[in-house]
Amino acid sequence: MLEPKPTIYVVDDDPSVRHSMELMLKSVGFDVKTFGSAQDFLKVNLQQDLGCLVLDVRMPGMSGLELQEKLVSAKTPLPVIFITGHGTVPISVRAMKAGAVDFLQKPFEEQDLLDAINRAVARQREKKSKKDQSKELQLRLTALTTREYEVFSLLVTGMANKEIAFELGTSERTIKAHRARIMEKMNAGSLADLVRFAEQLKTLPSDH
Amino acid sequence: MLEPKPTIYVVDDDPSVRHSMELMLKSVGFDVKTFGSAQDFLKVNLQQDLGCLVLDVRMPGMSGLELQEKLVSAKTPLPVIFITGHGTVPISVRAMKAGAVDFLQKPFEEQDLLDAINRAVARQREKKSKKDQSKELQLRLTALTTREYEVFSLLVTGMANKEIAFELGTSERTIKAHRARIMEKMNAGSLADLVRFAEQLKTLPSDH
DNA sequence: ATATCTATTGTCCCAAAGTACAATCTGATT
DNA sequence: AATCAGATTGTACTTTGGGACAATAGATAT
Repeated sequence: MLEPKPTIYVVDDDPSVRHSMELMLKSVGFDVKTFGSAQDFLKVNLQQDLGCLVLDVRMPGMSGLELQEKLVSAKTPLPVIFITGHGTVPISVRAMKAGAVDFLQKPFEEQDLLDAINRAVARQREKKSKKDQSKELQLRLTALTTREYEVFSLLVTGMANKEIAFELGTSERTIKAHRARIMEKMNAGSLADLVRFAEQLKTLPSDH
Repeated sequence: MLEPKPTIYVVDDDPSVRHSMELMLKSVGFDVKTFGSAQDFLKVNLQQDLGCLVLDVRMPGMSGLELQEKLVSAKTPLPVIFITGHGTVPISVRAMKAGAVDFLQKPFEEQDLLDAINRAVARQREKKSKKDQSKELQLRLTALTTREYEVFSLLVTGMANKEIAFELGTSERTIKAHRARIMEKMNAGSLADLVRFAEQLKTLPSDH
């Protein structure tokens, strides 16, 4: 548990479960927010928070699995841990295939839940840091004009100024001008940096 | 099902299951090899093959889960699909956490198994192609002499010849010589290529 | 309409990279 | 001892990359 205190979102329709879970998790230093239904949780879903979701499988209204699938398709990066009283193999497998960190049956060892939460938070933290990096690069990328982006794309393939100029039907001198601005805007100290940026960005979509 | 016909390894202690599974899978175009025990399978474990492992959970001797964990810790890239008659939630969760592609309970729909196998093979194929690429790069990398590797490492950080020369206590001219040999040996057409190679290799270990 | 942004291009000059031709030195192998 | 690979360095020349200083033209914003 370092700097940013992780927030554990507990979604369970049983008030006594919410209460005991909240006490237990707060006692070990987590921020805890509880919800009585999936719908209630969705109203306040702050997806940028560090933390994870502890989710009851069977609830009136939207089930835990449905909520999970909703989150997955919304690309919400919040890891999910399931808690259930009456789980079945197909349900647990479905949850795990959808990316759940763990699937615990009541009654469970307190420590098992804490372990799962720590795994979830670690996973979350890593994904978040990678995403933040890429976000930062994306920002810089959008600072490029359309033309600069074109030059950027060719540049990182290893083409020389002269070749890029030919490709874009302009002069080498123009490419030099763009190139200088690209290096500045992307905050790159060398072509090597630029190539690395491009590689990192490759995994994500882009516009322009 | 493209060029390389995937091989499905079926491990089950029940001969009739092995037989029917073999017939079924062969009828849809897979190569099938069956084994009566985890130990038998381990004797012939060809980890470079394209395919996957269909594994019974409960077997005399080594259980399916144990075999899976053995394979995981041996970094064998063979995806695993579990089949079981009497599964429990904790067992299925453990299997999925260890990376199983699916966990099916008998009786299952034939199509469910085929779907799982196709997912497994797709996953395997992707991993393999990435690994093969890196392997190829590793090969080229080992063709570099110790000194060349040093220069390579600094080069891809974006350092200029002059800086590298200072860092290694030699002359700029020497770096140029090494650099030329590096580009040739690594089969790189540009510095950008070299940087990309280095990025790809980063994910794997190296020696030198 | 004036100001600003973007794209474009020019010349001059310097720094860096790439190449050709050559040579020296050392450790390891034969 | 002789040979070979690897590391090193030199000179000289060409090609590229980058910076300085400057300017033109179209599009958009105020």
